[in-house]
Amino acid sequence: MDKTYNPHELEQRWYSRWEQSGCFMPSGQGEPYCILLPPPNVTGTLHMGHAFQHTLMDALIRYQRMRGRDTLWQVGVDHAGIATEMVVTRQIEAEGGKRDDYARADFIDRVWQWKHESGSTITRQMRRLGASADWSRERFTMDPDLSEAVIETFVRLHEEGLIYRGPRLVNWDPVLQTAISDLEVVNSDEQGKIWSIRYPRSDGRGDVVVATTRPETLLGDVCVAVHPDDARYRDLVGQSLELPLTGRQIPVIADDYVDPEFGTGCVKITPGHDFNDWEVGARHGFAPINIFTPTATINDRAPARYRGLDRFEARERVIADLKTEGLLIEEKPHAMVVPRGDRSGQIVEPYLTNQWFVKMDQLGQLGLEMVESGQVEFVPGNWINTYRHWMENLQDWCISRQLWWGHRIPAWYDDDNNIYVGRSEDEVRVRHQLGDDIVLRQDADVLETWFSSALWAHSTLGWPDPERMAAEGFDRYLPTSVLITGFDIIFFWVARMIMMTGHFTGKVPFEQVYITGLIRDSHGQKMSKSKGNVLDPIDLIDGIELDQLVDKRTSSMMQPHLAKRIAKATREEYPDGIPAFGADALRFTFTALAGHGRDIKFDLARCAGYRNFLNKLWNAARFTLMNVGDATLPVPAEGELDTLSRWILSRLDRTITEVDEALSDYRFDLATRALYEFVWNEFCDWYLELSKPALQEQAAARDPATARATRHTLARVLETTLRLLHPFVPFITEEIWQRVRVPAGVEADSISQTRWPQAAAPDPQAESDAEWLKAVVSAIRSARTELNLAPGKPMPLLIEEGSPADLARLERFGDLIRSLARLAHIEPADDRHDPATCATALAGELRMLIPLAGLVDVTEELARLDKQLEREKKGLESVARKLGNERFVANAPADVVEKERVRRGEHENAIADLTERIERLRHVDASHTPS
RNA sequence: GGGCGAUUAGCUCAGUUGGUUAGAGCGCUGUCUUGACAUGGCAGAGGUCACUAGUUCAAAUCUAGUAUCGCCCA
Repeated sequence: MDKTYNPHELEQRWYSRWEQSGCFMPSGQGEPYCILLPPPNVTGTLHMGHAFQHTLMDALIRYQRMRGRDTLWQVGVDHAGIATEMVVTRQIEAEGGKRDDYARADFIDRVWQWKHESGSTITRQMRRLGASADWSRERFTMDPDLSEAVIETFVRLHEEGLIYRGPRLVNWDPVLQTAISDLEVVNSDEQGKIWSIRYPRSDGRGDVVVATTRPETLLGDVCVAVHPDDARYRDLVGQSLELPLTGRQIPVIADDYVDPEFGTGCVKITPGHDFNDWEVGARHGFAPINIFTPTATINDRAPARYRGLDRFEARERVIADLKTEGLLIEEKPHAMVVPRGDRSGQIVEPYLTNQWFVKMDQLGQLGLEMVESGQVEFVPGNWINTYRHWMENLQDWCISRQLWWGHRIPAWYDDDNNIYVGRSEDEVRVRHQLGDDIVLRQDADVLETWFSSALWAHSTLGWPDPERMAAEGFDRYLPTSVLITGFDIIFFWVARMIMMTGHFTGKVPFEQVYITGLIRDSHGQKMSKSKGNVLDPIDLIDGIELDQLVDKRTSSMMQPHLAKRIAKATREEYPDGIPAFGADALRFTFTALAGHGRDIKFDLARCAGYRNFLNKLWNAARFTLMNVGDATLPVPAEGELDTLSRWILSRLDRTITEVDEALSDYRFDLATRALYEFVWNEFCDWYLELSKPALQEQAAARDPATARATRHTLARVLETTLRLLHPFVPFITEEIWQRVRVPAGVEADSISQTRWPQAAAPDPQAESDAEWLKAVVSAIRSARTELNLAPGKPMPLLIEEGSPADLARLERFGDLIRSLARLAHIEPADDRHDPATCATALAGELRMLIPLAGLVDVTEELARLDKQLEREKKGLESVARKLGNERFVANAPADVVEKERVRRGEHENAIADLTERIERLRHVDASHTPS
């Protein structure tokens, strides 16, 4: 083995071997354990959030696979309607073509071509990360069988009256020219303006003033509303106003919606271009007036001088005209919330179109019940509040999109615009007895991507085809075990899956939903291209040069003027680029940071720390392998194990229990921490060091049983630890395991096929011996360094005082103490030793002296002992305070009181020892001080 | 405005049903190249647990309020 751990080379080696061996496929044996991958966008590349969540999923899958569960990790990607069209359109434009050159069918061909050539970037990247998914079952939402599920769902929902088509206000992206869902709208706080406009009364008796942030929409106003209780305007209700610039007369109505405190208490109502106004208009029987074309230019419903103007030009023109007519009263800055499309970044228009909707009352009720009843559980549990709030305020779901790429809506129209819904045109014709003479045209729109993702749980398991369902294990794997995802798609996807799978199968899609935090940069900022703080997980695995990183962060930006600042910040933060940490270190970092309910500030220093940890593991393995040889080691007989081997095995068993408990609560952070501490602080720092004396040639000759037991324990602990670590760091554990499996006597081809370790009962006797030994060694080491005693030079140790138990342990472990504390020999103290030439070390009741060659610096030793004394006094004080409190003694549980009593004894003892020692030194000090 | 969360060492975070002198990693200080590892060893410094009040024999932990920050919804 190399002296240092080199992730790059070894990680390349293992993945394809695993995949080829088929060990990621469900075994079909044991209790099923299934995880659905939230299908990433086919145009996407792996970002930190994916890498994080995939790591958690993979850790769980590998863990459960090793525990004998029948694991299925269902992976795949979704077809991402808008995003994919944008990518392919850009590709066409880069070739000098135009999207308009393409007919629908040809464009879709291009999309498929693109999909086959470059649509699997993210799945390749998932393999780099070590994702142990069953790739043979990978699905794409546009696959024929998944498409069949989509059509079937649409048709059935329509038959049940849960899907309807109708004119409604939707969020319209005038650039992409499609409807988008509420969830795809980002509300951004922006500085805008608000205008006060005078609407004259038709009877010439004054006017009313309305305030608006969108003056151009007055062209579509149908009325002005006031609050029914507003005394100021009581006589105005029912009167008519002259709508400026249009020559139209509009009435004043009364409606509760109006807030009399806001502005003048008069509100213009534009049902065609505002969601709230739509409601008001509907209540009062007004037909909405749509003044925009699909690209948000003014249409023919408006006066001629505005037609054809873009919405922003129209605003300028309207304001100018109002000024001219003396109807503009005021213009002032106004903080407002602007709705923007999350894909295009453009301001979204509430826009009146015919769209398809899914009714949400019945489905929403079902979705709520499935969670309220506990069939689906959120982890952490408080996410149920978010879910509940949304489910109780559901709007009907707009599922149609004015795109080409996606599942085409299975609805046909005849020349009279009668709608026929069915699985195919043929089915429609048969069912409705439509002869060949009747021309049918299919609806041009497609379903939004989330409609197909909502079916992910049951459609990937073969639904609705009974044969496929049997083959895929529908009954076996549904409900799946746990869904791991971010809070941001609870509504987009989680809720919709619960509703759809629940409605069509009567089952929940998953039993638990683990909601992860968000990965932020080391300063707590959200990662985004425009901030230039994005980290690419692949760069953390492979490393990246500074210049390349700067290029990556500043190329193809939406706002190129930020490039300079981003380049500068990047050069400051990563002066040497990013080193290669390897996939394992990245995975370990993610799991170590994965606490509950918290966002994660991703710090490269943590990643480096865990890379170092893996290097430590690597070297512990090197040491072990150097000492255990190539052959299978004989298993020591019962009773042949030395105390320290029993100790490390006991600690190992406790670690197994800790990891099991942590993982059952999804506390990945606690699981990895237990492993980190065990490997570094117990196995490496102590057991390895303690094994060295036993393995020395002379010692081994003298005590071959202990040497044998030690060798076997080294191999056994290392092998078991590798299995415990494997779900988190699959590559390095496989690499090392292949070398240690023979000495450890384990039969399997790959660590991923081994079984998860079972914890045995701990060994308290061995643990207490080892703790004593560690305390003694640490006390001696502290004394030596604090007094600047030559660290390398062997020194004698004198035992001044100790309990019979101490003396017995000294007898048993003397050789080890000598070795670890670098002592020449250990012997009882006697009168020959002048305390002035000794340093003191305390471990429990054991009082030890380290005689020094020359004069000890008495002042320094006094200071050191004083410090210890202070510490002990403080401890005693707090204990005494408690025990002095009658109510504490009376009320606290007996074991707590007893514990305090024991502690009091220990403190008193230490204080007595230290005080005596200090007294003697002071005495010496005085006699040594030249007068 | 409503809801959720956070505030613990210089930084990033643990801290379970209240019960040692509140822990870890990184960073920092000192020291050591000893045959696993300098991506390291050994030793050490560093905290008024945001603030206030309350409950309790006992509060980082429970309750109420305050402050600051973040997210979601309107």
